[in-house]
Amino acid sequence: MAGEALLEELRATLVHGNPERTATLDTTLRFVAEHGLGPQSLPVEIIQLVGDRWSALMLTVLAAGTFRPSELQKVVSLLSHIGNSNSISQRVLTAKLRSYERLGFVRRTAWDTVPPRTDYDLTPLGHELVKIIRDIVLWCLDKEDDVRSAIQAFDESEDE
Amino acid sequence: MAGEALLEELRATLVHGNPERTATLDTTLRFVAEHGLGPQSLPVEIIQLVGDRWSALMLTVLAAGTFRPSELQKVVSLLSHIGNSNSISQRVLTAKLRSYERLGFVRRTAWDTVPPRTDYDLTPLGHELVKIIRDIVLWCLDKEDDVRSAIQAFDESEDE
DNA sequence: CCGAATCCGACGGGATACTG
DNA sequence: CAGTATCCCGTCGGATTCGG
Repeated sequence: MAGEALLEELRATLVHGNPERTATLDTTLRFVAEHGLGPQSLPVEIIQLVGDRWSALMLTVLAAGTFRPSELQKVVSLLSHIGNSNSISQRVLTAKLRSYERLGFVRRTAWDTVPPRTDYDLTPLGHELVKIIRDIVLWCLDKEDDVRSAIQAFDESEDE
Repeated sequence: MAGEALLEELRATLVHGNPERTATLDTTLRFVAEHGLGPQSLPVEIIQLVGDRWSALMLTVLAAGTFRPSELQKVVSLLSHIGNSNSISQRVLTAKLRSYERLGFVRRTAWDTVPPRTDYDLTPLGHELVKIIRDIVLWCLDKEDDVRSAIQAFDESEDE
């Protein structure tokens, strides 16, 4: 692959002013070069898809079962009001659902009835994703105190 | 807390047209209501901070050691070119670094020299975060085939 | 070399109205 | 009720310039 020459260039650049950089740097760069964590890579695209205002909440709720869009909107909106946040708009809700569906995280089931009815639920892949999200959330909650004190210290040292 | 009346309202709404929803739904809603996954919550703010174009790459590289901004910019930009992406601008780089620093994920060390020199490296908390990011990335890579075929199937059924 | 300031295009996300 | 289209605004992110 094209990475070898690149890694050599990086090595030359970085060791220049800091000769003691060697092993761990090399393995890390190699990891990134092989897997490609650039903005276009699939991992980053997935992270971006989930890293927005509503996805953590939406997907976590969806993990509880099957929902119609109007139900989901109401549940998500009510739950977000706990934190004094606004409601999710229908526009954003359907857009996110379609994104999840495209990547295979949710399944869409539509009936030809009047009035129309559509159900959304997670695929097995989606359930795996939610499991990861829950791990992240739990870690964040576990570190909440550390982060908050860091924020406070930073902000205080700013407006001195 | 205010959650109890809210949960009752949600229960009434959701069971309405679907009486078999009970246990798992309730525990999930309770989890979300207690931890608050709304847009203002700390977990979601952290997820948003990391869920952008460059954070996965930047933080992974930073896990390899100490970097000066110019070094970091060059490394990140070169590595992103593997995926034919653009370079990260200095503006975004420093902004992201400050965000990370504010939440306690990176440490900034500045010298009073001419020309100036500043070093950035991860805090222990930052290293934990990178570990989580690496788990996500590895999961995404593991599921890459599934996701890509889902995307293909979705896109084909669109432009029928 | 560090990084703040400015300008600008692109996108996310909210409100509303409209079709089936 | 599901879904789309339109309008609008705030933020993200890139390019460039300037000061320390």
